[in-house]
Amino acid sequence: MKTNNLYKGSLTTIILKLLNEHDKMYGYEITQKVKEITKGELNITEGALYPSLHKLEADGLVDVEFRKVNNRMRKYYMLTELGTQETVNKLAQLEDYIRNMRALVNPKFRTLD
Amino acid sequence: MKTNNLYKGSLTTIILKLLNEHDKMYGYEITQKVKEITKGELNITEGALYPSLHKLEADGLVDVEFRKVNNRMRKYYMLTELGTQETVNKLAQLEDYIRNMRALVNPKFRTLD
DNA sequence: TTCTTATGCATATAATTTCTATGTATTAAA
DNA sequence: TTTAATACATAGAAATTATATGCATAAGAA
Repeated sequence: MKTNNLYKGSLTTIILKLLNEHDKMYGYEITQKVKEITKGELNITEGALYPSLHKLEADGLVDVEFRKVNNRMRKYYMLTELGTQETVNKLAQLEDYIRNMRALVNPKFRTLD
Repeated sequence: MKTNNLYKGSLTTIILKLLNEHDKMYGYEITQKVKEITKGELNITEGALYPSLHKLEADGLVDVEFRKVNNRMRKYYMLTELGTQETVNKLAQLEDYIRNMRALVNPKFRTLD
């Protein structure tokens, strides 16, 4: 994910949130959606995406469904019940992370909370 | 750093910013300052901190200075010129990261900017 | 028509970062 | 006198992501 390694650890959160919002998506679609939303600033590589999706599947957070579209196979991913719960957790963790990082780098935020 | 792995990749940014703000600090002081600012939510482990500080030193971003305080050695770290420049870069990257993550997880922010 | 770009899946190996566990040593407090 | 706090450090493991590569189809450009 580019030269900025702050994104390390956030891939799962990104995937879960997008699936939470779109019901079902396939791999390539996820990479394009991320690129679109971040205006090209963040590009998910396939070498990161697919292992991550497979892990989500193995952990029971997503279900998969193959479908043929335009004579080409697509593997759709969708959240399970467990995946929806985990999405909530991950988003809360992201909020905590942002709040703590703001406090650390911006002294103005230190007395707030 | 706890169970939240979003912090992966942010340790360097945290250290640089604290050094930028305090002129000189020693390792243990950094761990305590982080704990204090985040109200205990983030604890930097020594196994992460010292290798990171040594890398910053090897890369010429910090200078070191040993000093004996209360009959105990302290190794103080302070930013070099290069380190100050890198701090600016890292903080800008953090802002970009937060902006992109907000856009990804909060559709409301997508039309802004 | 052939080459390139876009679409779509995937893995192997490496690189990076951080964690866990461990070690040494001094000081202060219970 | 034993525990907690202070202070440094490393070895090895774990987790995450990047780089490079492979296969295959479709569409558009040259």
